[in-house]
Amino acid sequence: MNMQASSNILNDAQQQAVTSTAPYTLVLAGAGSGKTRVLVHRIAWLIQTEHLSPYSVLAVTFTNKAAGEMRARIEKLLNLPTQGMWIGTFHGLAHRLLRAHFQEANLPENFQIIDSDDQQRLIKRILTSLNLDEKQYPPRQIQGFINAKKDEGIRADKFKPLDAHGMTLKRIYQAYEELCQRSGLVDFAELLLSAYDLFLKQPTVLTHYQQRFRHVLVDEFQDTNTIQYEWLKLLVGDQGHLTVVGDDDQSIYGWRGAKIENIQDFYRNFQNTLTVRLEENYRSTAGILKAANHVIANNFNRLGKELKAVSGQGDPIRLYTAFNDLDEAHFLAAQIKYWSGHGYSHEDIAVLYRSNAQSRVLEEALIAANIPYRIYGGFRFFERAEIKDALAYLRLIYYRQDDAAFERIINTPTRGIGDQTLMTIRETAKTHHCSLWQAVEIILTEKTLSNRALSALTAFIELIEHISNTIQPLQNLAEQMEETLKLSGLINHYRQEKGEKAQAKVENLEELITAASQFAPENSQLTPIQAFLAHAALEAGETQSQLTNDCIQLMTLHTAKGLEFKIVFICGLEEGLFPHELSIREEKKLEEERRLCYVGITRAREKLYLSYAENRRLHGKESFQRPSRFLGEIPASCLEEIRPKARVSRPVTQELNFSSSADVIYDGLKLGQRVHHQKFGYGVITNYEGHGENARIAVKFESEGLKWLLAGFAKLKSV
DNA sequence: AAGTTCCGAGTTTTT
DNA sequence: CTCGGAACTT
Repeated sequence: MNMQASSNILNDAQQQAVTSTAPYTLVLAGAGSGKTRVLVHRIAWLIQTEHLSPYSVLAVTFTNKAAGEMRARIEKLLNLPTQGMWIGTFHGLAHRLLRAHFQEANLPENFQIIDSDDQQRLIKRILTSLNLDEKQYPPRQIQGFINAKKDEGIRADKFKPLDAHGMTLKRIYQAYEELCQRSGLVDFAELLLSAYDLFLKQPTVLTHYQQRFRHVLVDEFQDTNTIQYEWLKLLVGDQGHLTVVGDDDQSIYGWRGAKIENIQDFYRNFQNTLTVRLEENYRSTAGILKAANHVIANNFNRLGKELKAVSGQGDPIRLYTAFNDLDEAHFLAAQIKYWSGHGYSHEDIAVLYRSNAQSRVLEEALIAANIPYRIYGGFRFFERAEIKDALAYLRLIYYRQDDAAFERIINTPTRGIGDQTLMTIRETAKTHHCSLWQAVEIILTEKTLSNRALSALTAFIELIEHISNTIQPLQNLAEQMEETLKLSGLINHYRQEKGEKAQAKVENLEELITAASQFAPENSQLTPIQAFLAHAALEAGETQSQLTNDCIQLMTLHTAKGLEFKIVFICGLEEGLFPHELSIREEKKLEEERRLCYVGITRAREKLYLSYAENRRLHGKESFQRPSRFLGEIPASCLEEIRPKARVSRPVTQELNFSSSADVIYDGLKLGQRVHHQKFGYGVITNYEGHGENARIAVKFESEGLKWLLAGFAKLKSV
């Protein structure tokens, strides 16, 4: 935590923002200027000094983490439980509204939230039923199209196609909307759109909330999309107060529908806006801030703001020109090794990169140097396939119309219901305009399938009914979960399978029971199962358990937003990589890349390392790289170039390694040597990287082919 | 229904 | 190169 956070004194600008009495307040909060502090103090001030009821406050964030932090900090500051105060994400609040007003929102009481994985499955199903080629209409693109339209508030019937392709997109969009409606499914974008429609079409509901929420406060306002902004406008109305906090220079989600214009034009849309700039930075040293200011100054479309340092000058920014990506990774590992022995712990250090593909080489270097690391991103708990399967059982038990859940588990674990049978079910559902579940019931009555398929389907229906009857009388959510896992055969399915993967899945499913037992629903208007399913959909959970202590943090620049580290490495500063190839041609996109660079630089508190490689292996090919234009935008006076001592280069060919070295890699192992491995059998060492127990050894096995093994772990025996 | 091979694509991600 | 999905076997 920085110095400011621990003190209760606010600087002038912060004070002005906290105590604004204007109807609309725009707080332009630079990186590290205490924006959450302002938001929290403002809410406290409204309640304590202005005697506003906590009941009249609505605070919106983008992530559950931010919402949780805000709630905790308000509670601490006010020393009161945040009773009645609505603090949550846009999606969470929309969900709450839709549950409370499901009828007015034209939704079934049991509507389910689907994630983008479910959404894509539904779209694929629609493409098949419309006889469309997935090559011509890639599901991912369709998904992007539908979500983009929803973000703009455009439903299928409002979409005006310009050509034949557009016509088809419209047909798909319409079919998708119908399917969701029929199955009681709501995707993420739909949560927002439905909440907006609810306000727009139900004036009584809108008036109720307008009268209740006198003060609406929004965090990270630069990330709002069209529909979120419109929803806010409706909610605030003529009488409400709106405080938005954000930083146009940190808008990096334009590609996801965020409209930077929302913050840029705010004062034009709202008369009587008080604009406050928070420019004092409590996070970084002066040198780092100077670099950040210079880089971002190259953007034209800005509200304008300059970070002012509170801390001293600090170390210069270090720049390393690597020979190639391997060299860059080795350099990073060496620097990290040095600093972690000189007063810094591993968790003080972060390595940031533009795209996930870059992490691989970095990981290998860190493994070789025996540095513990943690990668942010990737699959989260509730996104894992086996967890989603388990939850799909609950969903179907809970609401038989849920086609997404049905499709997921009809043959998971396998029970002899194959593609043919499923096709018939889909056809029947289509002709009868009913759910898949109902379609199966029709098929069973009319006996329109082979006896084998009919008995498999009967067994499935009976299974679901049986689970349903068994868990209904159970009071405890964890018991219900456990019974479902047992009776569905899901957990046994993985128990029978061998291998690490299956075992991890069993562990995850067991963890799901634990999660269910620890789950405490926030409001009691939902049944425990309903609340748990909503929780799973809206909060996908942590990427990894936080057990992994004291690790180097590896993440993309996007993921780093909102975080800070004492030492930051930004690597791969090369034209085509950062700024990315696909963003280089359009000015708007390039400016977003530059903002991303600004975000990256301002993550560093004490030390910042920048690096680029002159050669990099990209898409399997070696390519020459030019340094990023962003490097040129940093004043030379801030930079100190590091000269390489010994450069690490990629082995050009295997032969080179053979001829150049006959030395021992680890424990008497040499190149070309015949070895034996417990699991993989006999093989020959064909290549290696590094020495000692952390060396990575390539062994060509007789039966298993080429494998890279870690010398210390592999227990290779020379033969 | 599981294991194989072949092909093509290849930023950024939260809800 | 390296992953994932589709299409093809067994």
